[in-house]
Amino acid sequence: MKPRQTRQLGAVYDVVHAAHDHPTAEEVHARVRRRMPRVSLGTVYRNLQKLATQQRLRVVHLADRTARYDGMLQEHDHFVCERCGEVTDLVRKRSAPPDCATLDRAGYGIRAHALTFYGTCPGCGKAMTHRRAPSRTRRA
Amino acid sequence: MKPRQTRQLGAVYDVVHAAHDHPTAEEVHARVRRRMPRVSLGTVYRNLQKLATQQRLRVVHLADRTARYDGMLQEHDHFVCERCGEVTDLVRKRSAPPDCATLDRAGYGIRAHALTFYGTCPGCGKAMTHRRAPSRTRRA
DNA sequence: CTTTCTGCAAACTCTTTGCACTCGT
DNA sequence: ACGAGTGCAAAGAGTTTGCAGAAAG
Repeated sequence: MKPRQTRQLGAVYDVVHAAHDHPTAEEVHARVRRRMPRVSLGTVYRNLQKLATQQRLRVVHLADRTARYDGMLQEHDHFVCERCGEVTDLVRKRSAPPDCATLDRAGYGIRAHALTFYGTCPGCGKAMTHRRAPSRTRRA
Repeated sequence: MKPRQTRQLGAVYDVVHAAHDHPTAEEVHARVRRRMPRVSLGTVYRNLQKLATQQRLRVVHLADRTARYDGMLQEHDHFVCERCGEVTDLVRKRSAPPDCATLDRAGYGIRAHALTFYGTCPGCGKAMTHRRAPSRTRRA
């Protein structure tokens, strides 16, 4: 099970990392096709999944059921414009997450925000026997 | 277009508001069926959509492409356990969002968190004064 | 050469929709 | 009775997968 460096994989990686607009899989496919017209959508999906597993890109589920792909790997948040549909990266200053007041001052009209944490709940954390308490919590 | 109070609509509403586990549409369907075996999944979807439009419930897109339905209407956040899959509501204190340190103290092991804002971007805010539904912008 | 990856198309999952009929009002 | 709502089934949209052949190592 030795991974191979294929042209398709490289192209998908390049497209996602060159993009700043959080493209969907179909958008990535279209862009890859500009240079490599025969790539299939299935291959693009397989490579996106592989890169996500390797932490070489991020999958974001924002407002609908369509996954979007993000080459920015550092911790950051998102702004979704409900009017034009654009997704903006909000780079997070150390231990100072973006807040409504700051964004408002920058010209954004915030209607709502959703904060979701991922990890292990108290019950599952207790059940972990062969591990010490999870002290390696990633912070803002 | 005068809305009607049907048995199915009421049942869907009741199920979502009685649930605390953020059920998917199929789960809502199964629960409604326990009392009303002939309701169709399509009707459940239609009523969930209607209730969401009326702001009588909330649709949340957490980790995958399956929508989950939440009867809790006040501003709050979510914790998704990556081990057992459970989704917990985190009630938000006035303009003091839950932070990693607090959750850690409560026994949660935070691996990552995602913060997403919804509203109008500076460009759109300038351009218009009235709100519009998010457009399905197709971009290549 | 061997094994992974690709292209294609079909399958799958989640959600929406057209149609004839039902049931609130 | 009128028309919004329902059940059913089929269509859509997004994503995954099986397979034969291509190509990376």
